Amino acid sequence: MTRRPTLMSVAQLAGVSTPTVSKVLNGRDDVAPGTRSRVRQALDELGYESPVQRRMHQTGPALVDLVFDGLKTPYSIELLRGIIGHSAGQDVEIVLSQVTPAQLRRIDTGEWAARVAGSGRKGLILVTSEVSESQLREFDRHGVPVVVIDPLNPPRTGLVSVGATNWAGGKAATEHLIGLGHTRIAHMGGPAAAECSQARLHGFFAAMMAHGIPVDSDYLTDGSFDTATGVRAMERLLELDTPPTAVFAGNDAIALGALQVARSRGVRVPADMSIVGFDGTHLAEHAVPPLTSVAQPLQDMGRTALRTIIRLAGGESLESYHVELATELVIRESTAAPPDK
Amino acid sequence: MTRRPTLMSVAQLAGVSTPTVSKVLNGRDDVAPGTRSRVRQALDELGYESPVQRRMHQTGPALVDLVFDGLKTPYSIELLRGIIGHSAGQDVEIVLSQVTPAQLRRIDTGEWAARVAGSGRKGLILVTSEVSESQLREFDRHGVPVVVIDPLNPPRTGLVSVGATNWAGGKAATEHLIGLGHTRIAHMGGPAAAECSQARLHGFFAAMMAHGIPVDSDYLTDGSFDTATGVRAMERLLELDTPPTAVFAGNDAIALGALQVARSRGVRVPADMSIVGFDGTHLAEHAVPPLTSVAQPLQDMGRTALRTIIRLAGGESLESYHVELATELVIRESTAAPPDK
DNA sequence: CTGAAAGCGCTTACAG
DNA sequence: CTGAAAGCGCTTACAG
Repeated sequence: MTRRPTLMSVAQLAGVSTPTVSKVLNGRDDVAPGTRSRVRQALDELGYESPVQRRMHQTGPALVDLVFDGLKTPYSIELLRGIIGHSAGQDVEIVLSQVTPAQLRRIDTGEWAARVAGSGRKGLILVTSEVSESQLREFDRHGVPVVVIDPLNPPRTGLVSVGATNWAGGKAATEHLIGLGHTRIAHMGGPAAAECSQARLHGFFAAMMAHGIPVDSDYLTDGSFDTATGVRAMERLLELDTPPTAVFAGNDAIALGALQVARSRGVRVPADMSIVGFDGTHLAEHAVPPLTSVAQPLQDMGRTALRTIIRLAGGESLESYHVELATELVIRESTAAPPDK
Repeated sequence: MTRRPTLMSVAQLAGVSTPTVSKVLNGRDDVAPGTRSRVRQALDELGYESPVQRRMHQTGPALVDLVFDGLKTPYSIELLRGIIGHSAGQDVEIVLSQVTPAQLRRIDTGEWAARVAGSGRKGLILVTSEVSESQLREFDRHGVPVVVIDPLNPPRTGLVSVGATNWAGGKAATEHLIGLGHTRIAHMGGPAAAECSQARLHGFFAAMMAHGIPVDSDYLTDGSFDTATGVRAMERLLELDTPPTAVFAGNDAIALGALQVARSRGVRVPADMSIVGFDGTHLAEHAVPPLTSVAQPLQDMGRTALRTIIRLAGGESLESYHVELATELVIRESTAAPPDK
C-alpha cells in the first residue's frame, strides 16, 4: 500500500524543501511564482490533504442543515421522519433547527450562508419558508445547495423545491364531493398568499367549472393552516341563509376545526355535511368520524429533498428544479351524499 | 496574555507526562481511572481544546447529538420540541438521528464514542434507551457526556438521566379514580421491564393499598406503549365475569386503544367505564371524549436534558444524577363516578 | 527566494 | 499503568 502524501513526499516530487511546500499551502507570498505552481501541481498529483481536511473527511458523515418554521404540526413531523429515516442509510447527519418566518426575514443571510459553508455543511433544507431571490444568491455564492419543501412563494429562478400535486389534489377532493351529489361546496383555504393554498383552491375551481357548478363567493374563506381558522370559517358558513352541504378544507387542521363546530351545533358529519381535509396526517385518520383527506406523501417528500441536496452537494445537475410528488384522495367516513332537501 | 493550553501545560497541572494526557484525550484504555479523572480535571480547568476542537469552535455553535429510538409518538415529538426550542437560545445545534433498540445493541460503542468525540460533539442525549454500564464507560472514556431521558433500565452508577415523577403520577391517577368511587380498577401497563412502567404500576398499588382496596390480578396487564396493547387489554377485561369500572393506562396510546374497544362494544366512557391515560399528549386532548391523563412536562424534560449536557460539557458537576420533573393529573371527560350496580 | 536547522505539539512503541 | 525517548508532520526564524 502507498503511504498517504506528506509535505515531505510533495516536496520531493516538486524538487523543493518542505518549508517551501508549507509556505505554498499557507498562502505565504515569499515563494517564486514558478516554484509555487510546481508545488501546486505536485500537491494535486499526490492528492495531498492537510490534517484538518483529512479530519473533516474522515470525521464521518456529512452534515445537512434542516430548518423548520415550526415543529408543531403532524405535517412537519412526517416530513422530518422521512428525512431522518432516509439519512440513516446515507452517511448523512441532520442538524435540526427551527427558524420562525419573522426570524428568517430579520436574519443576515450572508453571514448565515458563510457560517453554513464554513462549517462544512453540505446543504440546507428549508420547510415551508419564503426565500427571497437575494437570499438564494447568498447561499449560491457560498456554494451551499438549498432545497425548499413546499415553498410559500412561487418558484423563482434557481429555487430548487419539492412539493406535491396540490392542484390535482384539490381537484380530486372536489370531484369526489361532486360525485356524491354535492353542488353547494365551500372551500376553506389556508394562507391566501401561499403557493400551495392557491393551487388547491384552483384545483377546486377547475372541478367546479368542469361540472358547470357556479362558485358562491360566500363559500370561499381563507386564514391559516390551523384549527381556529376552521372554527371561524364553519361558524360563518352555518350562519348563511343557504349553508353549503360540503366543505373542502385546505388542510386537516382546518377540517378538524370545521368538524368541531359542526358537532357542537348538532350538524351531523357526514349525514348533514361532508368534510374533506388535506395532508392525510393522523389528524384525519383519528378524527371522529375519520376524515376523508387528500394525502400528501410527506415522508417521500422529505426523502426526496434530502436526496436532492446530496446530489447537488455531489456536483450533479438536476433534470428539474421542482419535483412534485403525487397526492392521493383517501376516502374515509366524513363524506357522503348530501341530505335530501 | 496567557498562552493557550498545550498537552504540556495540562500534563504539568495534572502531575503526569504528556503521553498520558494524549492517551486520555484519545480514549485509550491503558490509563488508570484515577489518573484519567485527574487529567480530565486539568483539561477542564485549563480549557484545553484539541486542534480539531479549536477548528470546530471558531466554526460556530457546539453540536449535541440527539438520538431517538423512534420518532413515531407524540411523546418523542414533544421532547424534541423542548430540546430544539431550548437550543435556539443556547448557541448549540442539534444533530438528530434515530437508532432502534436493536441497532443500539449491535453497535460498536467504542467506535461510536470515538467518532462523537472526534467530531467535536459536546455530548449525547439518548431518549428511552437501554444503556449498559460498559457502553456508558466507553463514552466516559472519550469524555463524551451522556444524558438519558426516561432510561429503560434502572439508573446505574454514573448514568445521568432525566425523567418525571412516574410513581407519584400513577398514584395521583389512581387516587382520582378512587375518589370518584371506583374500586374495580384495572391497570394496563406498558413494557413490564421498563423502569417508568414499574414506577407507574407501583404508584397504582400504593394508592390502592392506602385505601385498602384489593388488587385483582386479572386487572393487571402489560405489553407495549401502543394502541394495540390497549385494544387487547380492553378486550380481555370486558370478557371477565366482573369487568373493572375504571382503567388506568400506562400511556395515552394504550388508553386510546382501550377507548376504541369500549366504544365499539357499546361501553360508554365515562358513564360505564372511566379511563385515565399517561403522558398528557395531544392524543389525550383530542380523543373523543377527551382523556383524563397524567401529563408529563415533556418539553421541560427535553430542555433539562440539553441544559444538563451543556453543563457537563462545560465541566460543571451536577448536584444530582437523576432529575425528576413533576407530573400533573389533567382531568378531562373520560372519568366519572362508576355506574350504579 | 530558498532551505538547513530548530522548534512545536502531539503520538507511538516500548522498557520498566 | 506510566513516562522517557524517539518519531511524525508541520511551521517558523533566519542565514545566505
